[in-house]
Amino acid sequence: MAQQYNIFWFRRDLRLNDNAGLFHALKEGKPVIPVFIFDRNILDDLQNKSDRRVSFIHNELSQIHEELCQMGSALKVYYGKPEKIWKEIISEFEINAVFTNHDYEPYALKRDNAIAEFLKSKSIAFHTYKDQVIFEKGEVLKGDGNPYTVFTPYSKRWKAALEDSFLKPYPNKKHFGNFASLEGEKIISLEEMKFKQVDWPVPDKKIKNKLIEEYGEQRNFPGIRGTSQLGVHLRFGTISVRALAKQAHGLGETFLNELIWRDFYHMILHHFPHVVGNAFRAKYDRIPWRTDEKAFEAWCKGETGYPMVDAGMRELNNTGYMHNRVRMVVASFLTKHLLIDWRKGEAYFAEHLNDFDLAANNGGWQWASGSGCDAAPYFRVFNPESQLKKFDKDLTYVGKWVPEFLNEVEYIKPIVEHKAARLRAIATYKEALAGAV
DNA sequence: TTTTGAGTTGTTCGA
DNA sequence: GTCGAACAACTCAAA
Repeated sequence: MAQQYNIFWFRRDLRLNDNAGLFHALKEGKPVIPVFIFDRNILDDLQNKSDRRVSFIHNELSQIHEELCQMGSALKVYYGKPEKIWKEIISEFEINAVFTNHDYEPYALKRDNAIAEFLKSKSIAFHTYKDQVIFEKGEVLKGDGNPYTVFTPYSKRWKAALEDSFLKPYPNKKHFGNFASLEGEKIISLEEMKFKQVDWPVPDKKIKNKLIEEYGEQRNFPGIRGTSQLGVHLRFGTISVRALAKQAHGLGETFLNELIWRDFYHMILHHFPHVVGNAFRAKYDRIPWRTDEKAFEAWCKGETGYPMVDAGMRELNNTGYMHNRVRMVVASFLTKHLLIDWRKGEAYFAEHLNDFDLAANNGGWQWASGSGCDAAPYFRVFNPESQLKKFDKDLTYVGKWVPEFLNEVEYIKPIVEHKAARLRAIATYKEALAGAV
């Protein structure tokens, strides 16, 4: 009888250590073939063939492949549509079971259901594990068994439920001997997939305790390095959220809260999938968003005349990253000052953010626009000028991205006047929401 | 069932 | 300059 294999399917968990699904695959004992699929359902939709995220993934996969090669194994990388690829894989190998980690986004759920169904029809087991969050879906619920929709009580329950054992790393290394022997495997190149290699400064995977301790006080100033910039690593699982939570636990409450927000929005997406494309609170879909292509374009390019907004958008366009404080400022500006649909901003971020995560991005935009669960009240309109005075007083950040603001006597004329735009936003929201159920 | 306190990140106005 | 109230009710969570 031919050799039977187990497969581990990497998706957004690109690491060999402390990886739940991979641990369970290796522990079983049968030789494990690690697999990654460059999914054409996703890649074909990406307009920008110099997408930093594709390069990032490719680079991380290459490192994993190299590490596996040193153990006499390899990473098998496929390119195509998952359903077709899985047919290929099962005709290539005799498979006992497939292991993978949970992926909660709507497309991923649909894909995994289809693959599970297909594998089942071939009598192949499909095992999935929690890996990218600390607590998922139904693990942190209200006393009555329903999901939370408010962050603070959720976070209290989350913290109360946390035990040290949940953050213990999976000892994958103990079972590395169980990787299948593979030879001569080569990873498909970016060029073969019509993508260009983009080298960009990937943030360090490790952060100092000091940053976590000072995070609460430093994170609001975009001119200093007060945030961890670990979003991209959490997005693709190149670090373990368990390890990060373990490091943060007891060191910095504010930092730990950010990880809890991440779990919170993943949980919300699971229980309230209508948030994709719709306001969490239906009545906010009554707001008559303005169609103003010129204003939207000015926002995208960072040419609104408000230096804090413009700096943020230019940072995003140039690096694929934007400081958290500034994300709120630009989101508030788009939805309130310009009265442009939050979904347009959400989509722009989705296209440009290296750390783009559907659940968190959607949650953030709905929070800013006021339409979300536990959102900012609609009359809370950020003043881009006071935000600048408060958080970038010496213009370190703005000067970096909008140098002409420092040098020129007159900067671009603001495309809307703050006071009038603020009043217009509040009045529009008020009228649209009045009397709604 | 009813009640009570609270709710990520703000701004403005007037005393 | 500083401080508190108003902004707008509404909904949530828990007792």
